Amino acid sequence: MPKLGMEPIRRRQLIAATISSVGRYGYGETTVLRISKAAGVSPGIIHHYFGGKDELLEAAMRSLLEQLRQEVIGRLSKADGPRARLSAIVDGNFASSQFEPQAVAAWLAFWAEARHAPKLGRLQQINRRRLHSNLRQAFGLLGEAEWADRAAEGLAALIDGLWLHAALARAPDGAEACAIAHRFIDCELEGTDRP
Amino acid sequence: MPKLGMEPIRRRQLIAATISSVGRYGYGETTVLRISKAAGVSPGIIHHYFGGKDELLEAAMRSLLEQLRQEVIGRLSKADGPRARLSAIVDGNFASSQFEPQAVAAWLAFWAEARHAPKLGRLQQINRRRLHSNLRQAFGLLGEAEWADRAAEGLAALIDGLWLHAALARAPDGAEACAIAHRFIDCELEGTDRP
Amino acid sequence: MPKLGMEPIRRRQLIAATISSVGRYGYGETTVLRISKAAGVSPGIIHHYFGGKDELLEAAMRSLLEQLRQEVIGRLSKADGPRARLSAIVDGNFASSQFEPQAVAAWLAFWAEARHAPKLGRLQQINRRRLHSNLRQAFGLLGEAEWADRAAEGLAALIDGLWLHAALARAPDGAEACAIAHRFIDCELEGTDRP
Amino acid sequence: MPKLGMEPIRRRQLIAATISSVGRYGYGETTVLRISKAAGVSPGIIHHYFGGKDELLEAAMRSLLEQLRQEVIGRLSKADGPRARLSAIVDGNFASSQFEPQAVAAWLAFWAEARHAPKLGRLQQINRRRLHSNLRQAFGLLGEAEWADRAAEGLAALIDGLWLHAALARAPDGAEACAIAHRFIDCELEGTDRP
DNA sequence: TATGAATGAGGATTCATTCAT
DNA sequence: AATGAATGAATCCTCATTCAT
Repeated sequence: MPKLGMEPIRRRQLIAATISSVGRYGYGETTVLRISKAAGVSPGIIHHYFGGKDELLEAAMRSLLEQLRQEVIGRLSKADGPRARLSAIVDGNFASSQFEPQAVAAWLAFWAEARHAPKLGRLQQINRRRLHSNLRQAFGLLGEAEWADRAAEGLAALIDGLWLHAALARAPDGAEACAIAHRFIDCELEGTDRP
Repeated sequence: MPKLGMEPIRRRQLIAATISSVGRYGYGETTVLRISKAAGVSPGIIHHYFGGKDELLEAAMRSLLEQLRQEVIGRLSKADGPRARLSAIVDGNFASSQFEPQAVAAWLAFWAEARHAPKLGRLQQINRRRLHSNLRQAFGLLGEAEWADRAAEGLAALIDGLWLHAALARAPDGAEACAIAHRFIDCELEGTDRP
Repeated sequence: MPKLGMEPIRRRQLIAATISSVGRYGYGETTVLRISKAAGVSPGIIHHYFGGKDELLEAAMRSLLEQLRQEVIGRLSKADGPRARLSAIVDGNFASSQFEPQAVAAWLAFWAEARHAPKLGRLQQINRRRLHSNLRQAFGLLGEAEWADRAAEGLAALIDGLWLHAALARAPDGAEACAIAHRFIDCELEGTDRP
Repeated sequence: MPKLGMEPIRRRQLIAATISSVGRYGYGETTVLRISKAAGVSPGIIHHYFGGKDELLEAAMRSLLEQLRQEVIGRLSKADGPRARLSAIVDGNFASSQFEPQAVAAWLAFWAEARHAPKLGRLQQINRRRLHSNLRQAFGLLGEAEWADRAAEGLAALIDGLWLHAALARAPDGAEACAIAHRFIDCELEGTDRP
């Protein structure tokens, strides 16, 4: 007699186990056996629910991206004015759920892999474009288009850099990263008329 | 007597082939067969000259680091004054030799791997510390210690971020990255007394 | 549910195939491919059940030792008196199950290997000590301690020698080996008072 | 300008290195690289002087056999009477040159290999037959043919057994082995008329 | 739905052998 | 006579995937 409604539970278990393994052991050392053991299921089940290892990895990256998106749109919905929107984006990107050592390490692994796995590359592009578009829109309300574009470019790079920094330093410090990013924003806004 | 002095030649060939493969296909897809084919030699020769795949990969990362170091110290030796030193560091990091798509991609792969391979991690730490120390020293000549430290932190993160950005964007633009970094420096220096 | 309880079956198959291969082709020429083909399974299964080639070889030697032990203790349990115990030990060592050309050849290969593979060496030591202790105990009931010890030493060497002889002669003759060993025992007992 | 007369020197060096390696590391772990390093020459030279690894190993075993033969015939030439001849054979087999741990270990390795390498098998057969024929001849002068044959068989087995014992015990004791063998001879001779 | 037994392709590595010098 | 660079076949092992139950 088959247990009903197991699908969403199993999928979540497996995705969590995958992110954990990628974060802890790296992309190359993440095997289906390791994932299935961590999730407490048999290796065969992965193919039952995801079709294969690659699809599971894609789902895991998608899950990370979705979490990030939620952190950002949650803060954006409460933000009042363009400056607050910039803060919301920065804060969302360095939210605790995203800034745990393991999650950050997993991100780095997915980024590296995204260069060679088209599907992961697409996910990463979507994320990138969304960040850039959000930043440009907010900056656009504070200055002229060309300046806004370059400010967005700079801030996006800084956010990525702070994240990478955190991934490599093994001691991610969300608060300090936020502070640096905010200083950058202030710095950019100083030359403009609008506060 | 056999052909003598092949060792340095073979080592260079194999290291170049390794960087190329890591850049093009990723760390996980870089096999000894692929490397040896790219270098036009037999797979066995890798173990003859490097002892194993891991040692070759380490040598390749070391080679990338050394190239970067040369770009920076070459510019630093000609730099006059702290502001020029900062420029030298930024320019060195975005020098053409380091900013080619493949080299940047290889960097990203090595970074991701450095989290799990202790030897690579050590190399990466050395690089990180050198950059930070260079930046802090230069900023230190332009303002008080605490400010200099944070400025160095920020600029280091920005440099990494711009590089990561380049790695992911597939169209690295050294000039624009430089411009953003220089703007960041100017921005930081505005609040200080020394020009 | 998959086929259950295959583990003991597979383990026995693989151990038998290993002993056969070591006996027929020697230790150095015993490859996982050869073993797996002889057992009618794929090479990968060896690692599934034993973890690796070395562990399988160890299990095979352990199996040979256990067979020998059974032959001896089976006979010892029925033996009445010290002289009968000596006969039981000798007969057990030259029992048909142990004295087939292939088994004897495998023994020789394991012995040679035991000198350099610590795990095999340990197994071989245990066997050696057990034989010696059994012999010494039986001889001890028939004469003084010092004499018993030397008699045990001599008989143990003779048993090993007859076995080695058999291994090298390619035509092991258990009956004749037994006869020689029994003569040796009689010879040793002649000088003592107890019959 | 080629150095003349190097051949016998090189051959001896390489044979000694081979026996040493086989004794220390075992047959399977004896590689041409290891041998050539131990002999202080290049790997290629082995093929120059011996044609290949197998031929070198054969020459090494042949060298061990020849040494043993010399030990025995040297003693036999001085032996007076059949009983002295038996002692000469036993003593020759346990002579110090042959009873060093490494030499004994090498012997064991060659014996095991002789079962599968025809050339080594032939060498080993020659040795075996020579020993047996020597023993039978000596015993033949002390009793009837059938008894002599079985006594020779027994003593040959005992000699092999004591040797094997030594090889496995890692602490070869030539003197004690001799004592046991002599006791065996005395034991056999007790029933006969001639002392 | 879930298992885990089994496969077999592909990987790193070792090593006897060849050969130009 | 001697070197050591180079080869490539063979070995062990890992792992995604399949499938009968």
